[in-house]
Order: sequence, then C-alpha cells, then structure tokens
Amino acid sequence: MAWNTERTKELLLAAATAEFSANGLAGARVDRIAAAAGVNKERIYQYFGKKDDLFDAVLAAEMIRVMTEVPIRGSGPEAFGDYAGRLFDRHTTDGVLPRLVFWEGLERGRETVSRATRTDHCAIKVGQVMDVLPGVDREDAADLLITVVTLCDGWPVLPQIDALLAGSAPDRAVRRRAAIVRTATLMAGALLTDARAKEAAHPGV
Amino acid sequence: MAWNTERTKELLLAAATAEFSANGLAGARVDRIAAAAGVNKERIYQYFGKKDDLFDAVLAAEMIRVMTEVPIRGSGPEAFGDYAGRLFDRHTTDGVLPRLVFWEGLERGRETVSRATRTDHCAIKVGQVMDVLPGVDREDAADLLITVVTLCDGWPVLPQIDALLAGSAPDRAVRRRAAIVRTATLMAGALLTDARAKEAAHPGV
DNA sequence: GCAATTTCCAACCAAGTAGTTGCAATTGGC
DNA sequence: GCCAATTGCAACTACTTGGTTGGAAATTGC
Repeated sequence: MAWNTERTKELLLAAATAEFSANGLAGARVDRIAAAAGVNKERIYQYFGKKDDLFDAVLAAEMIRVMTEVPIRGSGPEAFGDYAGRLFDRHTTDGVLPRLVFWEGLERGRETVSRATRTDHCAIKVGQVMDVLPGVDREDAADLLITVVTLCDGWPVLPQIDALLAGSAPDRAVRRRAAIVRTATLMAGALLTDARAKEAAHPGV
Repeated sequence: MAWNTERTKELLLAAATAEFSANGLAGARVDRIAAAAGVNKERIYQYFGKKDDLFDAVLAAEMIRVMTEVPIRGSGPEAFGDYAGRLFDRHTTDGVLPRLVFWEGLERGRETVSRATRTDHCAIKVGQVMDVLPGVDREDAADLLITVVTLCDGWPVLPQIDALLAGSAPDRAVRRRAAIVRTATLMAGALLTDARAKEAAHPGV
C-alpha cells in the first residue's frame, strides 16, 4: 500500500469529507479521519498541514464536484428553475456540501472563511446565471443565485422545519422541491421582465 | 446576590444563549457560561440539568422571543412581504436565533431535535400565514413559511456568499432584504391566485 | 439574631484532544 | 537484491472538557 502518495491523499480527503460533514470543523476528530481512511495520522499533517487546512481542501474539492455535476444550462426562467431543481436533488441525495458550507459559516468568523466559498467559485456561477437570463445585471443575478442556493442548501440542514409538511419524508422532499423550483422560476421571470422594461425605457449600449 | 433564584436563572440563560449562539452545542463551554453569568458552575446542573437541556431551554426561549417580537399581521401578499422584511431585520441586527437553529440542525440528528423547533411553535406561525392569505391551504402556507424562514435565517449564517454582492456590508444587507421581501410578496401573491382559481373551479364548502 | 437555603470556592476525576516523535516495516525503481 | 522514500505503530506531551463533591460564606424570612 505504500509508495502511492496520490491514493493516500484521496483516501484521506474522502474520509475527511465524511467526518467534517458529520461533525463540523471543531467536532471532527483527526484520529477518526485517519482510522476511516485506513491511513496513519501523521500523513494528514504531512500532506495537508493542520486540521483547518484539511477542511479547506475538503470544502474546495466538494464545491468543484457539485459545480461540475450540476451545471447551469439552457436559457430562460424555466431553465433556471430546472437548475434549482437539480441542485435540490443533488443536495437531497447527498447533503455533504450544504453541511460543510453551514459549518463553515457558523464556526468561522467572517474574515477566516475559506477562499473557496468566499468568491472564487461562486462568482463563476453568477456569470452562468447571467448567461441563462440575458439582460439581467450582475447584482440581480447574484441575488437570485443566493436565494436559490440558500433554499437548496438549507433544506438538508434543517431537519426541524420539514416537520411542518405532511406525509412521508420522500413526499415532503417532493413538495419542497416543487416549491423551490417554482420560486426560482418565478423570480427569474420577474428579473427578466425588469431587465427588458429597463432596456426599453433607456436603450443602452 | 444570593436568594434570588429567578434572577440567577435569567443570568445563566442569557449567558448560555450567547455562548451557544457563538459556539454551538458541542463547542459551548459550561465554564464560560458560568463565568459570563457571574454564577457558579453547579447552578447550571442544579437548575437546567445537563448541557443539552440548557440548550433546549435557550432555544425555546429565543423562539418565543422572536415570535412575539415579529408578529404576522395584516392581510394580503404585501402584508406577508412586510413580515418577511421585519423578520430579516430582526435576524440581521441579532443573529442569535438563526445560529441556534442551524447549530441544532447540524449537530443533532433528525430524531433528537428539540420539541421547540420541531413543530410546537412553528405550527402556530403556519396558522398565522393562513390568516394573512385567506384561502391558501395549510400545506401551501407551510411551504411559503419555510421559504421565508430559510431565506431570513440563512443570511446571518452564511457570511461567505454575501461576498457575491457589491458595496459595504450595510448596502449588501439592504439589497438582500429587498430581494427577500420581493420573493415573499411574489410567492404569496402566486399562492393566493392559485387558491382563488381553485375555489372558482370547485366552489367548496 | 436564628435557621434554612442558596451560593461561592476550589479542587477533583476520568476521558478525550491536536499534534509530535522515534523506529521498524514496507514498497517501488533500478 | 539494494537503496531511498513512504508508511504503520505506539507512545507521549501538554491541555481541555463535562460533571461532581465537600465545606464555608452569604442571604433572607421571621
């Protein structure tokens, strides 16, 4: 098993992802990560530095994974609503990223937040939203994206409030999904209408 | 200072609220709570039982406080949008409740979630939403409430994504507030239209 | 002032923590 | 088969935690 350093890193990253997702930054146990990976504890410090750095690596990797698995494509409000639905599905079947993001938001101060979540990756998504909804400016696109991401990410992290909905757990998820898709579509449509009205009033460049 | 047990409990509850909000359930330190309250550690175990029970007490008290401070009143989609705005303001000036709710969602399993957040208090709010939007059924009202609560609570807990918005911190909050109010109003209006259409098609009881 | 209760103080316990170290065993390239 | 790098093992350090305990001091109703 030795000599394959890449494999060792992957094992550690996968184990760390599960551990951090379940227990957060402070709650995660380095010993558990090493044990789950079937790798020795010192490898973590050797390859990733301190616990905090390992968390950063986990978060960045998971963001990239979700961003590539759930692309924004097509055009128009319905296309954006479709994106919202796919993001919801992704987070409902695997709530790892939402949990990591909320752990970070709660445990870290505004200044110590990782670069990955701060803008680097998110800004790309804003650009994609602008592509789907031509005419909508960057600020409005950011607002819309924040709304949808908050709704999709919040669901797997708030087991309390889903008790407000009736039926079985799958039923509740289906209901919630429909509500989010509708919200996304409606808001996207409203922003598009705004943009066209503004363009008609002040024919821009 | 002795002999006033009620005062002692209040001091402990206030200190515990700040500590749990900042550090979560596992991250909170009993010693710090006692020190901040200027009260001895054993009082906590005497009055509230274990750490977990103290957290429950804190969460329930904070929910009741916010529910009474931010009532749902008036009628129509704009009234509901106004509620969303006031809830956002409340959470932006004091993010304690959102933090407590998300800490609980992350740290506790679906089954061990406190009674306070599970349905007891939330169900009351659903009823109030139905009053503001007459004709909307309980399920739709719950959907709408979940959407607004998720958006308002998510904002103070996700310092990462607000970097997507431009301008100073207050500016970003103003923008976000407007976006949430608009979403709430629009969705409330849509649900109301649905309800009236359904009523017209199948004149009910 | 007296008695009952509440509180403070300080130490204590068993358990668990991140991070380090020295050494032997394993592995792959050659 | 040899050598150099990687890894497992196990112990260790210095520290922190929730929760408990025993006795002395402070407070209030009467």
